[in-house]
Amino acid sequence: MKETRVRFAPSPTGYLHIGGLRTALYDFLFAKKYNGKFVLRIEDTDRNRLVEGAVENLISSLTQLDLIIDEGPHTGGEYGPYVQSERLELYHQHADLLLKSGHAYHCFCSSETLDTMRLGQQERKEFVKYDRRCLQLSAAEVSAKLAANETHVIRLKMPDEHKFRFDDLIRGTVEMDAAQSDDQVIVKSDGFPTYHLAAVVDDHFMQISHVIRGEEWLSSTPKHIWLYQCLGWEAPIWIHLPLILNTDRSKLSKRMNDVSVESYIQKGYLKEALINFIALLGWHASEDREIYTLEELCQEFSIERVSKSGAVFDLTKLDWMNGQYIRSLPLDTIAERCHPYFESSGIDTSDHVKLLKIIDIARERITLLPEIVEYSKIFYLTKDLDAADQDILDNEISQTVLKWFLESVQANLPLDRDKVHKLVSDGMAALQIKGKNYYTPLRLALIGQAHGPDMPATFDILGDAEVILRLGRAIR
RNA sequence: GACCCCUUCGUCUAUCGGUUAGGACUCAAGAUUUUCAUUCUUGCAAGAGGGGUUCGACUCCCCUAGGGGUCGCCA
Repeated sequence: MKETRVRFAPSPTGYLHIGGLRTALYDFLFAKKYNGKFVLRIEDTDRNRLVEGAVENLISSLTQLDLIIDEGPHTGGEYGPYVQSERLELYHQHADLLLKSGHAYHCFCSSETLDTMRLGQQERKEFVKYDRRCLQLSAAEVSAKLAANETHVIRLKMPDEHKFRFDDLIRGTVEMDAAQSDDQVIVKSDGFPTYHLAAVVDDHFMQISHVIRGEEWLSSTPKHIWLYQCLGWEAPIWIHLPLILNTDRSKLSKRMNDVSVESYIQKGYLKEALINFIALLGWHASEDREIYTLEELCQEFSIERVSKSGAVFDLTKLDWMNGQYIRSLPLDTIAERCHPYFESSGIDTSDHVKLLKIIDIARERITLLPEIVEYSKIFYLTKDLDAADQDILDNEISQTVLKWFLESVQANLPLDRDKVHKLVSDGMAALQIKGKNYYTPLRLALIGQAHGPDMPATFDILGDAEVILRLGRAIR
């Protein structure tokens, strides 16, 4: 049995995008499931859209999310190079082969010529495709133009009458008429191949067994199949993934959504949540389960269970899932992930024990990582109360509570959670004050707001000295 | 417009001819909690429409409708 080899083949035009992540993830899961290889190939044949640093970005995003690449530009491998601009010779060889066998031809039409041709076809409500005027050129005319260095492209000559039928692992048998296929450009006037040629040549030589890509490629698959046929190669198994959608059900776009994976990480989504969430956009096991680690996904994933229809990218569920992971991952892990946010906040978190205690209570109250920093400020900083809260603090009942507590705390040092727990009920009994009247002044004095964690935790985190200080400060 | 793909709660989905159509998110109510949050319980909510096939269709077939994708010297 042939080795399972799949590739993720983005073009380096920016950052890893949510749709790309989903494709990469399914590639990865599929490869792992069958003990195969996950290959990264950079499709940089469009020289106009190159973005500097994009390759490094792609690799670092993938790596950060634990989608480990088996072969790629940074790792090398026996099927390299893994960057298309370094494989030009190979494409030219095969373009020549196609030219010689009559499956491809030179085209000297200018983009203006093509524009007017298409406009005309549109007006006449014809199918818009290249009208093959350059195919009429004689061999002599072609060589003359070539010799004169006229700019030209190479086009693939599609068969006139042919039914393309192929099997897609997700969609079953798909049929398309060759008449619907244009004579696609396979080599551009700058000498670079288009996607169609480059992908087919590379998938062949890199021995890709399954092509997993977005559904937007479905309609150009006949061209690719034809290329395999003309070159005498065996085509891979096709797998066209359903699209990820905007809320209006159009293809996910940055016009309507944040689509940069990196930016979700920056916002404080955990990689575990992002992976889990994305995995479930289009795939689901038969059991009622929502939470999966990457390892579990590798085990459970199956391409047969990928849905056919597109999935709306819905942040509310991602938020929920992120909360789940924030609460369930080890405390130390959460502390580590929060570190950069604390760093930039300027808060002194050198007391690691205190920090962990804070994170432990904060994690139950947030959905995004940076909110931990925001929440923790009640313990690290003091803030001025607004007038209404200050009034509450200043009233007689409040002052009674605070004074009682200050004295009792000082009489019971050092405090621990049990002692505080007892103190709270003792105070209630002694003062005959309860509920809001009792707790609100304490919270306002200690953390500057009316809502917060329970008293034992609050006292514990603040520490005896800080408790005394804050109580004292609140007493008139 | 042509071609192709798709169609179960608002969203992500389970169901592989027989179920009170299940779960999750959201929302609502309740319980726990001094409060906030967490957690738990309950509730609201779906097979696009029309024909077949069948004893029986969400499930199979056809038609219609709707949505999406593609139609580039972009991937």
